[in-house]
Amino acid sequence: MLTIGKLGKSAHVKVPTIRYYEQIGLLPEAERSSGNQRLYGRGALDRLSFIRHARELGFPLDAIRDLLGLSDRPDQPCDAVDSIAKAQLLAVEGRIARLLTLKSELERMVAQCAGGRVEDCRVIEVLGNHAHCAAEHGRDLKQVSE
Amino acid sequence: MLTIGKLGKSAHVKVPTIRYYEQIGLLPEAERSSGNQRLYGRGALDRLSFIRHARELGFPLDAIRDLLGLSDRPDQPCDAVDSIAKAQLLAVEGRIARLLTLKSELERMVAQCAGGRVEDCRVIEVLGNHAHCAAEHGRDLKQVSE
DNA sequence: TCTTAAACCTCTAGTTACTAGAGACATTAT
DNA sequence: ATAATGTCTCTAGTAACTAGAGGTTTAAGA
Repeated sequence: MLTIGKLGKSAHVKVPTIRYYEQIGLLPEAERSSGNQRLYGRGALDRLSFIRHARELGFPLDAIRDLLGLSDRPDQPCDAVDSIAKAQLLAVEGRIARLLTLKSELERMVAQCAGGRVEDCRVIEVLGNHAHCAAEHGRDLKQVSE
Repeated sequence: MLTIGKLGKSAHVKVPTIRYYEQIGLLPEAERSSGNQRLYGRGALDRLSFIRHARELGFPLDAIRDLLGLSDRPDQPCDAVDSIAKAQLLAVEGRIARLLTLKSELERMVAQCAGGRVEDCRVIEVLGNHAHCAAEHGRDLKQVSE
């Protein structure tokens, strides 16, 4: 049986994060020692590693919750799993495309800032110039998870 | 003079977002009509467009606050502006690299899921398999803004 | 066996950048 | 005059954690 600290170390997940996952129901409530400390078996390590790896791949917790649910029913066809992964792939591709545009705009900005005064700094100018945002009109600004 | 709604439309920023920017001090407190509604002039539109564009380029609000501060002092050298933009560029490049790795892993996963059972689904297996995460050990899982 | 340091516990609140909703007042158009 | 729309303030919610306070348990060393 592992304590929460060892579990965290094994899975490379911080202790408060594990408690948080338990709190939101991603991990089942842990057994407790006589002194009320959490104790974990092998299953918990697998599950937590799964979560961590999926998070690294950018899956949001909701998707991970679904995946975990599916992996508990191994006799089902795996279409659902597949489509979750595909959605994630699509999201990732979108983010890459956007970041590439962004990168070139930043490069242009930096290249043109030749150590002058703020007065004629291209960075400030580019950011202030509304004409530049033609292509991305409708897009909102909400943060997207990586 | 523009009402908050017109301003929002012109700058492509939602009304509550404008109020939020005022609240956190990114925009100065607006003039008010006799009936206490916010009124904005040309300057506000410029400033808000600047913010929106910078947000689109992935600058966090803190960086934008700095940039705005700098653009208010146009006689300074623009090293600071430049370094904010450079830092942003670096961050963006890092995110792109990471997302590309991620993308190929997801592609591999999806390609191998050939409509079988969850039981032998590669997606689930890859996510569960700890051996895959060799390269990215120390990395934490915190969300990163786009 | 005693002590003390490290690890654990719960709980609350903070983070980022907004978004949503309630209930009330203002403005504009018919 | 009235109805529709727009605006006001305020609170609370989102994702996915992180940080801190204040207290208990456990493991190791003397």
